[in-house]
Amino acid sequence: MTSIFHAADANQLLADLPVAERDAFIATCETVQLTFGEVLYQPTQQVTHAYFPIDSFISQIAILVDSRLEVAMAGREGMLGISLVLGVEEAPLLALVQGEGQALRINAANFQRLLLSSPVLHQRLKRYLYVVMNQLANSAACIHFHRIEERLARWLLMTHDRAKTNTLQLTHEFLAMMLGVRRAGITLAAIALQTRGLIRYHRGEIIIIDRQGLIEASCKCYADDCALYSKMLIL
Amino acid sequence: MTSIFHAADANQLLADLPVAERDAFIATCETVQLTFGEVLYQPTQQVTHAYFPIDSFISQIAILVDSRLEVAMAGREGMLGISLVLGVEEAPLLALVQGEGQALRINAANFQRLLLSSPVLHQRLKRYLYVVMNQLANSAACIHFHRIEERLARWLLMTHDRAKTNTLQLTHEFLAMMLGVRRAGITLAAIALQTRGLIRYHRGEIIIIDRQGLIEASCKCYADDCALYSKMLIL
DNA sequence: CGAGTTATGTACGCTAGCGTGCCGACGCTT
DNA sequence: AAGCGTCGGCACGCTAGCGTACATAACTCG
Repeated sequence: MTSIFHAADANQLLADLPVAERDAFIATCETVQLTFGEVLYQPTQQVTHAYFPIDSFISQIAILVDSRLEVAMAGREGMLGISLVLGVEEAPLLALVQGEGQALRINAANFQRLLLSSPVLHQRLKRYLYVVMNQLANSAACIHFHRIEERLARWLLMTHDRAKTNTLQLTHEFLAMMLGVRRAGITLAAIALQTRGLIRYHRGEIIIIDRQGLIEASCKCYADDCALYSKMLIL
Repeated sequence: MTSIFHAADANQLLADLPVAERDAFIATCETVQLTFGEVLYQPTQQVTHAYFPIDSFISQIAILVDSRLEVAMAGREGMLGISLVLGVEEAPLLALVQGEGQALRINAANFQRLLLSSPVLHQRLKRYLYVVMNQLANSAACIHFHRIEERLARWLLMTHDRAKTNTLQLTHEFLAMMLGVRRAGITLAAIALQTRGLIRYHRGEIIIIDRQGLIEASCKCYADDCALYSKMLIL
């Protein structure tokens, strides 16, 4: 296990807890390595653990009969298994590891017990839950109204925030699944962003060149999401 | 104020509470009359009250810069002001009264105090919150993938469940705003549903003729929503 | 009754994105 | 070095839905 100090700092939801609560919490967690493509939850299945990503990140995907759509993403700023905060041990969404790395993992029963003994953590996670709900609601509108190009820019920014590098391992195929569009649609949008000098890409690798430009190319939803998170969860 | 018995029975979230908790809760509420078009919350504004609709129902609408989209609906099966359950006194969405009628209203401070003293209610509302989150996530996908006609059918069913009558007061204009599409788009979808003998309509009034047929015409999202609600909140 | 307002029908050209399929290029494996 | 699987560019015709605009038709109010 990594040092407590390091691990504590590594997840934003845990970082600013009172030392005693934080250490108690982290002592109950184990550090796990998540690998690309790993499925942490299947919808309607039982949630046995909550995850607090350190340097990994995870897409949460709604599944209709035959279509899939990413509706939320969790990295070191968030957590997985929020339904446990509501006392529900069922996963609503498919959780797919999109960025490899480590995460703190805690079993459901311990997690729920610790929530009761740590009001500060509990409150903080409820606020996070509020943020996520908001993002879900706004995402619905964003996905409906905004163009692929804007949505792609937003998505790259969200991923960039959670990965530590400018180089993202992503195929057009994968992006198409995330955004719920055709692969060819992604190709066109990617060409547009590359032509504008905002990204560069090549065979399963996308490099963020001009982050500020990407923000301008994305819909306001990106900035709104960030603003809400800061408002609710940054001290 | 209506009789406690009547009022208790009238909102599904409160109906099955232990008698003592229920009566304590309802005694703290006032019954208010909501009128069509009334705005209960503006996004980012402070939430001063929670509402438990009795025979009214309310649309919750996400607002982007220049577009609006209904993302959730609350009637006697639900509540408004769920963010208070999370200890957040801010409204994320525009809450617009869409069906006139009564609701129980409770002030935010009292509500939060009573939550602490009524674990059963608290748990029940957390489960409701889980259901709403799920609906938000699925709605995002539904809105993205499904046709106007299917979505319209679904929306009419949801409204029909919350209104008590087969006759709904709705203009195409209003429906267009709810679904985030053109008025003309609604007209076409409505014509299709009418031609199939599922609804009949005329100048601001839509009559549900064949509920079962509407269910078949709607996307599965309607049935899924209902199933989840039952699973989580019907004893 | 007549004027104004509101709700619905319809039509026009337009655009984003779809489904599909094909090709070439890259890079890994052997 | 050859072969194969993966990735991305591109092109085809097609559809849903857009923005707009205009015409009825139905109610409302004076």
